Amino acid sequence: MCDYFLQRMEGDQAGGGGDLTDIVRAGGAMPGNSDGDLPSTAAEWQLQPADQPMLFPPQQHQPSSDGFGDPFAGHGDPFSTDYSSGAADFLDGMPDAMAKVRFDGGISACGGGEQMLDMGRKPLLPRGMQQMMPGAIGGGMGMGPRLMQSPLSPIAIRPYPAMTAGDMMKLGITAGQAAGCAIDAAVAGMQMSSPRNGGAIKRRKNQARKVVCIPAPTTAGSRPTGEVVPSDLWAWRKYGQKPIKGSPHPRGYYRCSSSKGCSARKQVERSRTDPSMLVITYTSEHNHPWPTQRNALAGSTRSHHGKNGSGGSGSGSGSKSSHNEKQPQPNNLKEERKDHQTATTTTTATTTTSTLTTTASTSPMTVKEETMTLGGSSSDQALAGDHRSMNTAAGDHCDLMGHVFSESYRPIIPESGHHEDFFADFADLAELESDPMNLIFSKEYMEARPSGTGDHGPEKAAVAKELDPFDDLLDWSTASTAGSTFEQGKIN
DNA sequence: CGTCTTTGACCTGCGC
DNA sequence: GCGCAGGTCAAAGACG
Repeated sequence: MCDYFLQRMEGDQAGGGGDLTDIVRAGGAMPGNSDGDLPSTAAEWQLQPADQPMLFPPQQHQPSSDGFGDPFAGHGDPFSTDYSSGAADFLDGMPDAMAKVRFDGGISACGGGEQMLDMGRKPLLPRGMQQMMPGAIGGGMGMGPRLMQSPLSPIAIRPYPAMTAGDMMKLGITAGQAAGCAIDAAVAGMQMSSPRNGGAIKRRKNQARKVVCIPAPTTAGSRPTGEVVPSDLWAWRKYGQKPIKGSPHPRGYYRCSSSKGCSARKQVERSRTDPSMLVITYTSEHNHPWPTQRNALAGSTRSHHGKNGSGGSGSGSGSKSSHNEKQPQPNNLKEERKDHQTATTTTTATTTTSTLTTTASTSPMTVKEETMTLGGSSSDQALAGDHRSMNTAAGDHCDLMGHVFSESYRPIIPESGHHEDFFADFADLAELESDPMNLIFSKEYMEARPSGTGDHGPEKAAVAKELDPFDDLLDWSTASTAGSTFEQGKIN
């Protein structure tokens, strides 16, 4: 993966680009890789310990929400401008700066009329990739946002508010995987790029999209066909699947089933460069508050059914294509379904408890932002949605990554009229059994940010710890991947 | 019964 | 206009 990455870099550079490595070098923050070689593991990046959250200037990190519910979309992107300035000024504001670079991958289109990839400047896919790579690398590999921003690209990598480098290391995230994800997101970005992109990839509509990379759930989070269905806050209904040219993996098409008339959609496909990663592309917006209760069978909670036993994945609407990706199926289909159903049931409760817990006891940065966006519970619920996977031995760091992902995809909550109901629901749900996953999540963050968090005192951590039956599961060392978020701006 | 997934057919956008 | 590829529709069937 990383090799591929580097190959691309080299090729691009040979092709006259060189933006990426130039920028990387300019950043001068490649630990032990001043020659431009990229570290292949998180450790090589000398990442920040988990107890040192990566903080960005608060004035640059005001909570807000975009159409996707991204609480950071409205930030004055601290890296969206000042291309000429090096990393130094950015680093100045951050002690031990490189280590504080958040594993993010967040790419935001910046500048009013700018497109995420202006293929008019750098046409054709290889160049487009090249164009994208700065952001891809920066985001995927935890590079300093400004460090990786190409002067030629309206791409900014935003700090991720909830994940520290320590988190990244805990997850066993490798830079290569992160980069691979970033590349896929870059590709996804190109898919929505201007028609001037040489026709390599085209899109149907000019829509704002958000591309997210998350680790693909393992067997517990996948369908018997091998299709992975990352759970997030919303209920999604699959309405299509197509093999995608150039990708060995089909792309699934989902629309929001949380509310009728909601135009929100997402596309899920495995990373071309790292099948362990999922590339999720969100389009349109949810036009409703996020559901405090999912439909009983909504979305990924209904993982599959017997019909799938023959393996339905891969053909889809693109039946013209001979590409069928039949994948191994678990033997315990019913068990899995049951697990998923259970997960659905616990989701709401988890939302309740985790929201309260998380909001009250996690990282200061997260807390503040989540409070602003009504509780930050979506991420927790996303976790809850994946809670099922914790029942397996499979490394479901994906859950945490799901959290990470959801952090950037927090739904919009109407400013008025819903908060009370929202919390009323919480009150009702508070009686439900605490979701261990929530506690894991909370603990994760409490451990990551143990002190100096105002009302996130140690007593909460103690409670969480006491209640947390999954203490051992906090060892994410086997995790293989990272989540990163790539937001794409609206294309005119 | 409601909701889901699957999947072939169809639609749409684009390049040639 | 044609072909390709991505995206969507909708019928069929499964599940709880």
